[in-house]
Amino acid sequence: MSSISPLAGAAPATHFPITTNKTKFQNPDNLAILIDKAKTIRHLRQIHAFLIRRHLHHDRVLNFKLLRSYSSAGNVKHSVSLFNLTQNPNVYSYTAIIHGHVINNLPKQALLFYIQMLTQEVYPNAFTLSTVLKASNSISALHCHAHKLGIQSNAYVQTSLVDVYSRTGDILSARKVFDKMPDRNLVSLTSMITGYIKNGDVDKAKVLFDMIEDEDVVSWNVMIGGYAQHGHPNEALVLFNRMMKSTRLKPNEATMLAVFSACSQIGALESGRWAHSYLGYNAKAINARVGSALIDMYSKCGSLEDAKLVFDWIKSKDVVVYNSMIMAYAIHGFTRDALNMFDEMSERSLNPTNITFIAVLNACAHSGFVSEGRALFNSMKENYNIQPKIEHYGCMVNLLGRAGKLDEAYELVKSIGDYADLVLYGTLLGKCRLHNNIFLAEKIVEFLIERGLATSGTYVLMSNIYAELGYLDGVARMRAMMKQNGLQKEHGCSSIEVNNEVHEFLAGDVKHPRSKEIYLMLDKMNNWAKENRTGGPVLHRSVEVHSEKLALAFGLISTKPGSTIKVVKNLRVCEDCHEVIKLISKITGRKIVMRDRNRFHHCVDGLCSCGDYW
DNA sequence: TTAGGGTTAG
Repeated sequence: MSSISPLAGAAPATHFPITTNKTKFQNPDNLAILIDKAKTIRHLRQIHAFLIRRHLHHDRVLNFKLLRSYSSAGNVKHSVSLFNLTQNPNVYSYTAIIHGHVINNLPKQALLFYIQMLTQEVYPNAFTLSTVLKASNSISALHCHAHKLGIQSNAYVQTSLVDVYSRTGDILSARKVFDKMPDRNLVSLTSMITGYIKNGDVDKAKVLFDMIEDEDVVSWNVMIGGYAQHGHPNEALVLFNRMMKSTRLKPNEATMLAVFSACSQIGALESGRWAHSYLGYNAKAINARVGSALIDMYSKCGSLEDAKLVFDWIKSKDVVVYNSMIMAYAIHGFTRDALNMFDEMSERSLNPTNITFIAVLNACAHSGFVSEGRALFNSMKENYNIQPKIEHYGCMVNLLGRAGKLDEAYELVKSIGDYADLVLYGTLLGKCRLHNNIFLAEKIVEFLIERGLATSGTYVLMSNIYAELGYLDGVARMRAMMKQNGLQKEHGCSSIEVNNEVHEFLAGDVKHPRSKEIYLMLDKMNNWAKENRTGGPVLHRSVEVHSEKLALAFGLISTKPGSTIKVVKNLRVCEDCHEVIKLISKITGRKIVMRDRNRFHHCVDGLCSCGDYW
């Protein structure tokens, strides 16, 4: 028997209390309890050794329990050894070994055991079906099995079907199963809600969520996380506040991860800090998941310092932690630090992922590190065996285009042929606008219109290029085309957090209670700008009431003199606003931190950290 | 014995 014993080399350090009371553990019932209690492989090995010594390892129940515990502890190999020793495995043993492979992310092997089970004429039951469903790509085949076996109405089977159908994007089939369920409970309802959220339909999810009566933390986490993941951070925080007021629900780590994500999107530093303290500032060790979310939150809320502090606290840093920190440096324009971090990762033998490359390429783009970026892009395939995705091409187009190498960027876009999408062309068009390359811009716009891909952004960019060069008929033509196609410009929206409250402004917004004072301050700001303007294009009057200026004006009248003002904008900051913000930082002596769609701008004494390169 | 939740991204 020793040949299959997984005990070889087991360290005898901390002993599980198996040796303390031998007579007590002669009883198989007590041993079964002991197996269930054991959490680590080492403890399981000790028990296993004991079973072998006492010739108890052929006991069906103990063997079965040990098999399951080994897989739960992450060692499915030991489970397989035990399974192979089982004579005439029954549906229990098969289900356990299939489950073991599923939870250890080995779906193929799980299915092989399922097939073996069928060929041995052992009939699957509801437990088996709900387990094997997770591992399968051919759900419909298994759905048929369920019918043949007469277990299609089992709640567990149905919940798994809902889960798997929606995870593969077949939300209609998921809903069909869900609607047929004779008794839906909290778990099946949550599963359906998750399905809608995974498919981006937050509204349908909310309808079901509101139907829940016996709510629990998981269903709330799904809904809060759903809002956070799909660009509704405010709704996520509103729901979280409701959760905090409830006496029955207590947020846990998963809740807080969603909250961090929501705060990072809004740029709500104070709320984010509060959420961090709720989870425990002084938690002995921050795990990688929480750590990554915190780094992301602090960096996107403007505090690179806090992001770095959190990074340093994390004991076991994985690649996601590094990715978050590299991205943090990137959006703040600290390109050197981002690249150093990338090197540090390699030194620690952590393999970069495709996301790592998005982060470093972004970092390069923000500072015009063209040759470094090119080298990294090439090394992806050559040194790391990572095929560049469309996102990486996007980063390269951004990097090359920003640096004025429009032709090279265009060649790169053309090189991927039909895979090039609107976003990629949109990025290139944005760079044409930056360098006023009307010829390439017209070529791209024509191409996009031909393929029916033109959006409001396409027309706005082209119109801006015409305006910049004084081609007013071109401007009019673009506006007309937009109108004809029923397109509306995406609205700029800026927010500012004052006293733990987030205030949002749209362009020309007059809905704020202190609107009168805000516009008085805005007049002052625009006058300062006019006095200091040195040429530049003729601007549309709407620029004077851009949302970022409104948020800044509110910041100036509602915060202490000398304190830092932080504004978050959903789109990229426009050139005029960028100039005005720099100027105001000089006139008022305030530090102004502005986060736009792409990155941070730290303005101090009339200068911006982006070096006007963004 | 079995079913629902979590971080990074142009």
